[in-house]
Amino acid sequence: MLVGARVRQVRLLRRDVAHSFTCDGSHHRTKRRDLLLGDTIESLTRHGKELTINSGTGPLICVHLGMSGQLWYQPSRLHLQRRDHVHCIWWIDSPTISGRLVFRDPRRFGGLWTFPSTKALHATRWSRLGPDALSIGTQTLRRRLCQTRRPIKAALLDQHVVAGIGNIYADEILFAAQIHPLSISNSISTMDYRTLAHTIHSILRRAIAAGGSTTHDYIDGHGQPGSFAKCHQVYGRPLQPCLRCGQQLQSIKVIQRTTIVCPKCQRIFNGPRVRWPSNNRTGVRTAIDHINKMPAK
DNA sequence: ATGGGATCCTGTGAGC
DNA sequence: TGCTCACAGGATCCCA
Repeated sequence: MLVGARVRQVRLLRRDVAHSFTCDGSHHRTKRRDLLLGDTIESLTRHGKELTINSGTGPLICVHLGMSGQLWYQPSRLHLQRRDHVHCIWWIDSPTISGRLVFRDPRRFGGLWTFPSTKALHATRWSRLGPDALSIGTQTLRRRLCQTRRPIKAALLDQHVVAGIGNIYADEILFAAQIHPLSISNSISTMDYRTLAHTIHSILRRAIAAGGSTTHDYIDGHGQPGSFAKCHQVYGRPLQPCLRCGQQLQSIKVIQRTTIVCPKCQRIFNGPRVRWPSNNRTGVRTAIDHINKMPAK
């Protein structure tokens, strides 16, 4: 719908959600031109959790939805759906559509970043991201996970390692791959890196096909909730029976993120000897010891 | 190198 | 009914 449409008007209601950069990476006050006023949208791209709206002449907007962000197209014949926490509105027209694109983000963990070119976007922002999760290959994934001894869930959530996996999908992926989230990244077997890569692709594709996971208020570009939460095997099911083996699912914390795990069918890979924490000179503990010391929820 | 805690912010639900 | 508190899809910083 957006590709080929012209941006007739832009209104930025909250300045602090937008960040504008020049070619040399310096920061400046966002102008409506930076938000593509008068431009025609030529294409949309995505890398990990970030998407871009690209004009034909070069400038582009990078959008991150954070935890509560929404990017919502509303036909102009409708009254604006929900005015609260709307931070930016684009009025767009094409031969086939006429309406508004609305950026709404109650918690403001998301935002808009504008760049004069794709090159500037990569130099300032996307070069820091790892390969996209949907297309990462087994060998690349293995190479990147082998560079760290963090718990595998911490590595999967790190956008510099692989881009596009959040808390819900990390839990679903590790359950499907039968790998415990506290497994040491560089300790899982070669076969399991292959399983993990395939599982990442499979879960994300299925989630996208279902329109995403709406657990609270997520909506897609048409204002519709996603239905993948109905398919969650572990996320949102603490203390309920594992759908694979019947064991009660545990809720633990991994890097301060709620993590749901089946203690029976998710194997822990912790290598021969694990130093944990790494700055503990006297104590050498296994990841299992670490779990045993965690408070039960 | 890594985890923990704090921080940014609002909405929701539980418990009292 | 109204109050407080904990927690929620993310990401970054500082400190130990």
